[in-house]
Amino acid sequence: MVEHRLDDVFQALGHPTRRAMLTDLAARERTVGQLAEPFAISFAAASKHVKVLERAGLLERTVIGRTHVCHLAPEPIEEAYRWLGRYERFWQERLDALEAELRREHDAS
Amino acid sequence: MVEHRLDDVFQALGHPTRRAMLTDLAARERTVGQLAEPFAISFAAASKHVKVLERAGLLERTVIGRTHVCHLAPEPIEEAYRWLGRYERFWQERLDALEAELRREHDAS
DNA sequence: AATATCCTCAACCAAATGGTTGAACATAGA
DNA sequence: TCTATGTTCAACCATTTGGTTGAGGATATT
Repeated sequence: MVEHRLDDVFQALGHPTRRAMLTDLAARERTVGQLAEPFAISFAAASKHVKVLERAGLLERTVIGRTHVCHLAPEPIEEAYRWLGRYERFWQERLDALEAELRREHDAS
Repeated sequence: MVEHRLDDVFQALGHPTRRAMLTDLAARERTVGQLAEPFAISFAAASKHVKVLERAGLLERTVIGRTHVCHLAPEPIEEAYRWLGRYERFWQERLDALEAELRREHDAS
């Protein structure tokens, strides 16, 4: 079931440290150490975050010698994006309606 | 900070029951009881899920007498969608590059 | 007024999460 | 071979999460 992975993906995205790591990885490949560096947490804690991202399929790891090089993986975020996209249309309609209403109220005043 | 809300939004999306509730709400307004009905959990548990969605701003509640009518709220999912959109572009480029490379390899063989 | 309905709250529980520290492992460099 | 480096693992801790049950509040219904 595809739905199962969405649990992991959205949950992984639900922590600012992990989102920052993804942002970092969007620019270039990063070792676990490099990913950990910006944060005031222990190396082991950062390593756990990396593992969460990996379990969600958002990140893939290539072990080169003693360093682990990480890069983004495309599929799961695509899934999440498409899931949200189903609602995006709905919400866009609502936003348009809201905007129109506010405009009406403003014009009436 | 906008980032703070994204924590709540993604975390709220990270549970299948809550995503199913949102799917339900996309079709029409629902009372808490109606939202709870499809799930084999206690009413109180469902009520907690609703509260999580509400805290994330994904759902708004209108109390009418003793019933609480819920509807989707547009803004936070828009935020999440846009956040993912930044990476969607990135990943799409990667996918395109990958596809192009595969095509090249195929043509060369 | 009595009762049924819709929902929240409080207390509790087990499991997951996010953090720590210390040890261990594998590899690179002296 | 010895040591330094990059990373994981294990044990532990506090907090959060997702569930339960039982009680209670507010509103409809009779």
